[in-house]
Amino acid sequence: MSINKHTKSIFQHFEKYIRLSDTLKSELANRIIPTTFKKGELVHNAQNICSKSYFIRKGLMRTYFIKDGKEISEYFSAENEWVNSPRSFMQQKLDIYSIDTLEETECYSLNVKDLVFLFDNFPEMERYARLSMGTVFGHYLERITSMRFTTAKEKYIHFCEIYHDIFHRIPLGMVSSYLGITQETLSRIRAEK
Amino acid sequence: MSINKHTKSIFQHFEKYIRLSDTLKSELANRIIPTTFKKGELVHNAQNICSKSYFIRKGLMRTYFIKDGKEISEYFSAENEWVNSPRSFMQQKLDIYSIDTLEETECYSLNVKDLVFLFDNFPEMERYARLSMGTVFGHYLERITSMRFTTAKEKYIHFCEIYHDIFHRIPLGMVSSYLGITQETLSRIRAEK
DNA sequence: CGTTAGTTTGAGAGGACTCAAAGTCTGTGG
DNA sequence: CCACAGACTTTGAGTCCTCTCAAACTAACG
Repeated sequence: MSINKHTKSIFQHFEKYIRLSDTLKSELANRIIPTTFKKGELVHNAQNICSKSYFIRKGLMRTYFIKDGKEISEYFSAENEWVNSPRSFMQQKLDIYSIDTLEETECYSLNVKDLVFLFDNFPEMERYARLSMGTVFGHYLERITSMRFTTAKEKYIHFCEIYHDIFHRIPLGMVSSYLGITQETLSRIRAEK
Repeated sequence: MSINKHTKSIFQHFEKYIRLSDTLKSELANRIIPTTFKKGELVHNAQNICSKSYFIRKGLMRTYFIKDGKEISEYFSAENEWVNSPRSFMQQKLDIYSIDTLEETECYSLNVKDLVFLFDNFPEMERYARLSMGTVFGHYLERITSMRFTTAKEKYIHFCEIYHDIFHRIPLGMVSSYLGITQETLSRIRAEK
């Protein structure tokens, strides 16, 4: 399979924020590596420092951590999003998050060293990072606001709105840990509607 | 009062992330405006688009929004932090957040247009923005994680850890809305310790 | 020194939790 | 293609935490 076919969706993503010169395009194409993960595969283990960021072309990933022996889902990521362990990747230190897939997932991987190279040589990549982080920032704010909704039902309804494209692809237990409620409670909420 | 005396703390802040050239220093100094707000003063009103970002030299601000007629505190900001209504400032659109002060607060203000000028002419400012946003990102993650703590007590303890420098400067009612619990519950938690 | 905002205390109701068990789905091997 | 094991989801009963509503108390400010 050719790189060209693959890089289209990720180039489109960049071009939402900056214009890509031909030079930058080829430097990017040389560095992003198409990768496929099977369903349920561990993409990043919290025991390691996160050295790669993945851009999802097709599929679904889940970032989670362990609390009191249980997996707590932090968020879910689908098509045309970057996934990594944010603090670990950005600051190259250990953090609590692991990442796995909920479906077979096709993505591009970009190594932190290559990303640094791009930042150092293409100021527009800095701009891209700043602007796209702004978008993600908005999602986080939304998330924090929604977590203050008092009842479990309100939280669930909001979850369905935010993740309306993918909420039916996520097992109940992962949704409940994401929302900070028990499986039983979520099951009852679903039943009553 | 001289700019030089004032700009020291903000320059130090920038230099945690990038080296400031003399040119950039003077361009910055020309654009950041020392401002003082009285206690309880409204710094930003959600009815307007946020056109300024404030860097706090001394004092305490609070970002909040209205839900069901009540003020809900979103977060608190103290010395050496930037404050604005994030989505409103970054995307120049309306958002729900207002900002006021809990103490008399001395800060520098920077207009969005001046910031854009700096981004357009100093690539290192893009880098600064990317890196400093990474720090804030970490705070947000921490916040989201802590909001999933189940009991009100756990939330309060975590709040005191995160805001240990300033938690005693914030009225109880604002803390409770920040934590998503009632005043009464928070009062009882404090009493039992 | 009085008015108002902010905090504490009390009683009762309800939502979400825990523990327990039954039911359902999914995928693998016979 | 069916049967079974393991994972996932639902249902039930009882308990506890936090909420609401109400009132008293305290601190701050003009």
